[in-house]
Amino acid sequence: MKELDPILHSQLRLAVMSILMNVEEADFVYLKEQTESTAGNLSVQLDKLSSAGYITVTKGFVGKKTRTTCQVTEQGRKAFEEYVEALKSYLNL
Amino acid sequence: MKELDPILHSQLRLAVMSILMNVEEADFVYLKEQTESTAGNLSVQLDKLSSAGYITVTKGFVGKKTRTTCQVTEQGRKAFEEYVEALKSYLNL
DNA sequence: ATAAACCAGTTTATAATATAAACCAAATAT
DNA sequence: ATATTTGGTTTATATTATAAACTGGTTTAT
Repeated sequence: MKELDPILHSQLRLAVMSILMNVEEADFVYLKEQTESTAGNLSVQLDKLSSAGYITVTKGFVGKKTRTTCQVTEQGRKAFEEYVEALKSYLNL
Repeated sequence: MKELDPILHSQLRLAVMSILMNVEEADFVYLKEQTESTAGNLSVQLDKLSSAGYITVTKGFVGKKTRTTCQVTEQGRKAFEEYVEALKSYLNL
């Protein structure tokens, strides 16, 4: 049986990646809303995805307010697709 | 975003369920081989699946040797299918 | 017959992970 | 001016996964 990438096999990280796969970029607040996670949890999981090289996290400003935006990297995209393939073998899809 | 049943969202438990979905029954030794898990880990995860009502575990004998066989329950089958549906929304399938 | 190795597991200790609570700095509202 | 909200991060705690150590019985070798 194939290994399931432990970085992706986590509800919240998978949800984040799933969103990022479909948009150009998404910011912290949006991801928090969509995933219904707490800020702390999201912050930690974004760090992990970032450390793994699956996403880039950019801190900027919109007016005077900070804005943290995330994008999936090519590596992240590939990892996500491999994860999907691996999962299929478990799900009989 | 849908919740991912935490009992199923675990590599080893999912692998076990995946196997059991396709066979009438499977014994401990077979599951251990197929999943390449350690006996201890498998034992613990089978307990969890059993406590959740997703599988039944039956201890019998074949000659003088003990034999632990597992079967997925109707509840387990349903949970697995719901898990697959939930996951699809994450994977864009 | 007895010890050594083996098989089929279970129990328990440890490592890893996820999650939320507590915190912080800056901006806005009162 | 100070209280509240916003947008996070850090840290402590709860949960989970995993393997190591153990058990009870069996077969094999001596």
